[in-house]
Amino acid sequence: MVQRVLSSRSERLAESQRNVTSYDVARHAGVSQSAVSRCFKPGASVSKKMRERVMQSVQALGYQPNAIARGLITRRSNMVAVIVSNLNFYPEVLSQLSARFMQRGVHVLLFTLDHESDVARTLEQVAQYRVDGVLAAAHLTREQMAQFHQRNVPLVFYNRSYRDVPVSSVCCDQVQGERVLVDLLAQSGRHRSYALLSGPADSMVSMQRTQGAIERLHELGIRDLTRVRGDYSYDSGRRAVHAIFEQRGAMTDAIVSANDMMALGCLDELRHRFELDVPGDVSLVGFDGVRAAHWSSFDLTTIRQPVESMAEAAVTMLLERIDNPGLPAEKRLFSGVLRRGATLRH
Amino acid sequence: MVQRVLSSRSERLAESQRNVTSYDVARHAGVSQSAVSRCFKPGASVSKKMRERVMQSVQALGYQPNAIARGLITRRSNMVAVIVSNLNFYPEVLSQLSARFMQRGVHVLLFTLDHESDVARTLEQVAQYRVDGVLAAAHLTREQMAQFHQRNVPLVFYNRSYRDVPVSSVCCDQVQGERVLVDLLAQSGRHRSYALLSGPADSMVSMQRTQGAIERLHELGIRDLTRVRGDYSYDSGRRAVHAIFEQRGAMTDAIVSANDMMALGCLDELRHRFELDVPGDVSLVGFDGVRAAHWSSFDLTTIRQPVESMAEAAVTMLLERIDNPGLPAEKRLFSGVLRRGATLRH
DNA sequence: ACAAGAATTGCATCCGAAGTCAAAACTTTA
DNA sequence: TAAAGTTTTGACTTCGGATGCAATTCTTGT
Repeated sequence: MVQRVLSSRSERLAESQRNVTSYDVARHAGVSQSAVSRCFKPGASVSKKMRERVMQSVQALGYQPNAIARGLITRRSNMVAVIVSNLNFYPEVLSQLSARFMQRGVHVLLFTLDHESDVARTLEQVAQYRVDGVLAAAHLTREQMAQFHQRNVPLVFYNRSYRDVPVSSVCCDQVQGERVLVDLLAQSGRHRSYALLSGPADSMVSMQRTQGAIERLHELGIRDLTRVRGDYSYDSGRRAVHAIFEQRGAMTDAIVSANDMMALGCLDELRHRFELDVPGDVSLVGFDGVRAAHWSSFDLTTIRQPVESMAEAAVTMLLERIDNPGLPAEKRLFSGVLRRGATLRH
Repeated sequence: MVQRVLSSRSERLAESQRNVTSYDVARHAGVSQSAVSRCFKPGASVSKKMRERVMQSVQALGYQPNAIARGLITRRSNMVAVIVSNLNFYPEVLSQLSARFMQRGVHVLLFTLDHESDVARTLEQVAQYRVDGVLAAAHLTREQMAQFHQRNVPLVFYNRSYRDVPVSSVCCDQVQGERVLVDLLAQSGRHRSYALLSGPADSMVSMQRTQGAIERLHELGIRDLTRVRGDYSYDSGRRAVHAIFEQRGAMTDAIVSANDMMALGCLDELRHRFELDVPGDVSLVGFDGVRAAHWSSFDLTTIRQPVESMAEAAVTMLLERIDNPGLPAEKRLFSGVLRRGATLRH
């Protein structure tokens, strides 16, 4: 009977191609499993002789500790979830975040959301994987934030700040940045009519930028303002130029775009379809400081978000809160950096 | 004694803010833990009454099954590792892959590599997390591939094919694509001198593209060929134009760039610094079909990689091999799609 | 050489869900 | 209504590593 059991067990093991475990290493080295485990814990009480023996067996068998099993007992997966709403708009951010997490030995479980994805289901998955923390560059409802709070999972937002909710975030000061841009346009004293190109209606970033621009335009007593909306894409920027033209019956002097991509779309459409000169006929400003804004075809005047600093801050904040769950929520606001390009009439 | 133990246990539980487990649900519903577990397994033998009772307790307690614990016993983490060498060049690919994996209920553990990252250490991490499979858009050595093979972890490469190694991959036919482009340049009959702009020396994709171009140029009996090297970036494209000029002592008629980014750099430098006309003075082709290649400032002639099809193929191949480890390695080669832009003289 | 103290080591248990198997609870049939 | 068959259910074990605690070994000091 025992024979049978043993044989069936080893059969199972054979066919499932079991991985090497700490028990295998222990047996091979003639020590206990605890000893093996301790050899992988920095600062544990292990003699030099023991460590050598174990490591030799580890080498011989090609043992790799099972992070899943470790996570179960330590209640620490060493993984964070990074939730990104639309990857295409955030390649640089994600790349920064990922690099910085990896450097600190934290692994990134990536969740991307698009318009047709089920956010609730996605967050369920996030919860089931018992990630140590969540970095969200996407919109969550208050309930969803509360869920994480209840489950004691630190949460840090990237570029979205929820006023009145005690949740951590790292943001670029959209309002101030936009005010700087509007001031710059106004200073030249050469613009009579303005057009404001917003992003998607549900984008918090777009709302803040738009608000900053309107606020400042208003303060400066500027009346002639056309407002259109895009979806942050280059193509929607091109379309926006037509929308502006139709709405006013003529082209405007200055366009304030809620992001660089749309600004580039405007720029191309103005130059190549309308055959207008930028900045001769129309001035144009963007926001973000994407790579392409620097290209010599464009040389866009824009506000660069300090992505490196922001990513570093976000990663640090999240990891701090994982190590010390007691830390209070904190909102960090970075100023954008003005980039003076050649899309502004002087 | 028992008292003491119990009390210290509950203390620990209290301070660590334990998550709700299947035992808690079982106790609350007055059933066994097995029953709870079964309620989460599709197609398990559970009566309607039981399922209702359990689900009610699940709701009441806010239970979420622990994917880590499940992974330990089932030996299936439901995670795949996606290894990307430089995220900036692959935003669209990653976004496609991620979306398709998520749609199939598979989670993505993201690993990004840059020039200074320790590949060996990274792969160790991949192994420790017991991912069900690996999708690599990065270079691995044969030994590293062998490691995965030994550990029975399916591996699929994206856009790198290793001749003579039985490993699965999904690629775009770089050689053929480049030949098509060269043919197109040659057909016009207006180009006397060619310049070939390669990518980084260690990039397999660049090597294949370069090889395809040289091969075809040679077949067509084209002698006047200048060769320079870039790093795939826009800036290196700009610099390349100067390098070409210096090397020849004059500008060339046609530039074949190993990717779109560099081609755009060339284009801008030719037009704005050299004040040359493209395609009037110089023809230019790229490779990839990135978004910006379509922008009206550029309208680049290029070969578009069918990213959607390739991502779908890669995801499918990997998941098939996870479900059925016996499947043999397979290499799938997709043809690029010619995009006729306006950077080619007729 | 021996007791006291410090450093190591191993035993036993735990983390949380899944699966095996036999017992229990229903159905069906005669 | 009892026997036979079917479906549900629960007790128990397992996955693989971490850790508290007791047992053991190694240092010291005298």
